[in-house]
Amino acid sequence: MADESYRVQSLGRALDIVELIAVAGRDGARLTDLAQSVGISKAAAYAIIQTLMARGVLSATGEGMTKRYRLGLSLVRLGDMAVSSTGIADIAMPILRDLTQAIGLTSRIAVWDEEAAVVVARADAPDNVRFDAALGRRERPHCSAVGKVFLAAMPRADAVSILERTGYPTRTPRTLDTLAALEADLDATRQRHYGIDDEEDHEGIACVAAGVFGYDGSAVAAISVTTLKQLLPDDAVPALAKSIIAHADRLSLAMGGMSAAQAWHKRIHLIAE
Amino acid sequence: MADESYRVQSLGRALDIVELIAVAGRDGARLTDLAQSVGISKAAAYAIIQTLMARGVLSATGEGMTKRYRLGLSLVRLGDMAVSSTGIADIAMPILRDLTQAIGLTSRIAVWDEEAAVVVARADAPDNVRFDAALGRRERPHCSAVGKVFLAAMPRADAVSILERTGYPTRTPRTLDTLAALEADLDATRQRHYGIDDEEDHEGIACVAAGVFGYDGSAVAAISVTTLKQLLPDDAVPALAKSIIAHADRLSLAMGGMSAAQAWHKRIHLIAE
DNA sequence: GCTATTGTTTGTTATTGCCAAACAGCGTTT
DNA sequence: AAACGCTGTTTGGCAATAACAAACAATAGC
Repeated sequence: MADESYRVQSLGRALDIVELIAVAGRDGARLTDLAQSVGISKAAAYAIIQTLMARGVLSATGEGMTKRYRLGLSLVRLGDMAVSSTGIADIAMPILRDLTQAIGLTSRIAVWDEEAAVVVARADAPDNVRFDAALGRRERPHCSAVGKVFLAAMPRADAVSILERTGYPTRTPRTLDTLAALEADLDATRQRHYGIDDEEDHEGIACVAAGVFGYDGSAVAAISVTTLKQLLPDDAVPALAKSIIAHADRLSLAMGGMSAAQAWHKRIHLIAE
Repeated sequence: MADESYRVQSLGRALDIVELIAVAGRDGARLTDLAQSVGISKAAAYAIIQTLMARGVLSATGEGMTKRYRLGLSLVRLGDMAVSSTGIADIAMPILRDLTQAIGLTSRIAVWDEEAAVVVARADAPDNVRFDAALGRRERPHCSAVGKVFLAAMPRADAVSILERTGYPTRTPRTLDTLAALEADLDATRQRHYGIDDEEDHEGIACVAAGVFGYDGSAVAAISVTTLKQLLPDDAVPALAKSIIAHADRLSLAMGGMSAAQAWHKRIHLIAE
């Protein structure tokens, strides 16, 4: 457990404020509410906000009683640079666009971060229903196609440890909510070389994901496609998965990594030890 | 001028550190260097970094002497939400993609922020040279097509004030480096309804931009296309501009604003006062 | 093996960020 | 119209806290 010391109080509160303003979105947030939500005085919140505004992290509109604080545009650059620093999005974008064009569906790529899969880029299909495809979204490990790809690729003990730590809350009637069921699905994922979310996170939504692997066979990213379950009959999944895997392999090879077939083969035979 | 008081010191230093880590990019940054660059002790920098890591703003790789700090993935979500809070990117993306498909070139959309135009979204063309199309990039007002669209649309006194404040540094031999030349170009921009950057910011690079206008005729955004100057003969510019304006108008109308023709007409006749 | 780094701790000081309360400005109500 | 209630902004004063310097452990490179 991380020690609570060696932390900067005012900075933590500033991040609380930024987070609150983020969820406020377009409407913006007010100083008084922010101060109360964070649990500090108005004056303290005021000083923090002034500092953040001077650096472009926040912006304000309106005057007097109608003043509202919103996220600032310096975050756009930081977010983009955070994606770049993963080192995969730049190479992935053209491949993602190819995939989207080939199958006519929005595709996304996610990387693993601590205990969740984070979407770092997407290629939107022209006429596609826009689900919650927000960048930076953290996909739960146990009920997302990308999450299960990462879990299946890592050592079994690590996967179990993560599942026990984060839990596996029931999101829909189809969510796999026992460790046994999840482990069985991870086995199936390894066998078929791709991960599936069959309405396990959101009713009516299905996902298929394939891994992107490094030179040592570890999963460095996962490419996924999301669509309405009713538009994806069960017998259409293998063909879709084949296309996703082909594009994911292109990315793996472009980065000097293993193909999906190689990586899963290695992973399956490593489970013995 | 903003008062230097009512600011939080530690928070400012934290933002310095984030900024330094951002420019370090893929290589990452080291604690000792960061502390020295910011001008604080290692212990202070350490506490700040620990706080930022606990919140996902930073991430670390390596152990011991090879430890490197990079931007964290929570910034991805914040950056995306900052774009969303402008309220234009969501509506703009499909239109931007249409424009890119129609002309075969990467298109971008920028909003005005204080004294620069900030790129908040882009639609990449399949086989296009990738310039510095980074999201969040701040385009200088005096030597970018989008910047000049914003300047031309605002009251003359405001534009001059901004130009005097930011200056108009010479970037290439073609950069307009006198106030008279810039004002003449803003006049031309108003007349022709689109802005041009003819190798004024970067040699060999040309841009064309059109405004997106609100209900009151103010410029809320600008759509631009960037390409190599040698691929864009002078007599091809009007046709390209016409296409850009048509798509920008679609966006303006979708948001309940004025068309380019209406907005520029109003703007030109307002200059009298 | 040693040296020169690194990131991580530890106390100690006074700087600094916090609170409470008073202020000015605006919108709504009385 | 004049009182109210609500903003965001400012002010002093106190003490919590973020800063420093220095010692620590652990590693990479010679």
